[in-house]
Amino acid sequence: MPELPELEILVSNLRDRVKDKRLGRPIIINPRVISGDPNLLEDRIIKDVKRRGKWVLISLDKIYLAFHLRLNGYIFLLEYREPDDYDCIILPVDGEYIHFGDPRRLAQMKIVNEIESLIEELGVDPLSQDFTLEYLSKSLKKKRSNIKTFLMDQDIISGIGNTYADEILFLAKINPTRPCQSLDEEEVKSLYKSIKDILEEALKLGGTSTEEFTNLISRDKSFEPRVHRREGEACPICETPIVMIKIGGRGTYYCPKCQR
DNA sequence: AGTTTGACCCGGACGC
DNA sequence: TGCGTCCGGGTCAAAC
Repeated sequence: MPELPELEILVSNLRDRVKDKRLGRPIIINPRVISGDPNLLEDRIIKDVKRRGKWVLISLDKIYLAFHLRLNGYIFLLEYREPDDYDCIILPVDGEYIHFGDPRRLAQMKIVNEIESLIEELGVDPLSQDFTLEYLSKSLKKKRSNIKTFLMDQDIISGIGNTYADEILFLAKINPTRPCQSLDEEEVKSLYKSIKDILEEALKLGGTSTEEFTNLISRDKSFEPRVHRREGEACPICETPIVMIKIGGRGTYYCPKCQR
């Protein structure tokens, strides 16, 4: 399940490969994940490829094409191969083909006229200049929920999912069940730094190696989660066994000693 | 209005 | 082996 770092790399590499190229006639296999009219894509030039939160956003002439991979979606850029069982649409790009699909059909592809309709509710990008300590601090004061849920709220900060939320809280030494408003000034600073540090580290390392969801990330190394999905394993700092609890229905991993 | 829960979906893990 | 059941995960809608 790709989050901000993985998508950032995917987008950057996809841009290098398809910018200024022309889309051919789309091969539609499963329209269920598509909203808007995919036939509008034919013959449009790809002007740019960007990321907005976890969205992959392709600017065309006058219209936009957007992908969200959710949990199991994928984007491959390949020479032609027969559609497989999970492909939803194949977009020809100048002799190559973007295969977009999802075995569980939760991923989405949208064709929109205005970018605003897609992104207006998204919160600030944690890697952008707009993400300041003050913004984080003010947002925390407004929220009544726990800190884990806060980090995953795309309307406040866009791009953090379950994996990096756990990793950020571990680095910041903050217990995931803590109410947002209970964090003191030092903890907010620590959280702010941890958000940036974890995301930047993951970006540098080519993201977390999960199930293959793209061929647009080549990695010789990868980000290794310290606590996420490591229930029962020793905490890398104090060797206390990592604990798993549910927060908002999501598996949440933390060290009960380091994160009080 | 803010927060929590359920639906969406289906492969894979697990149990019988 | 094979069938049935249950879980997970991000996001949105519905319920609280």
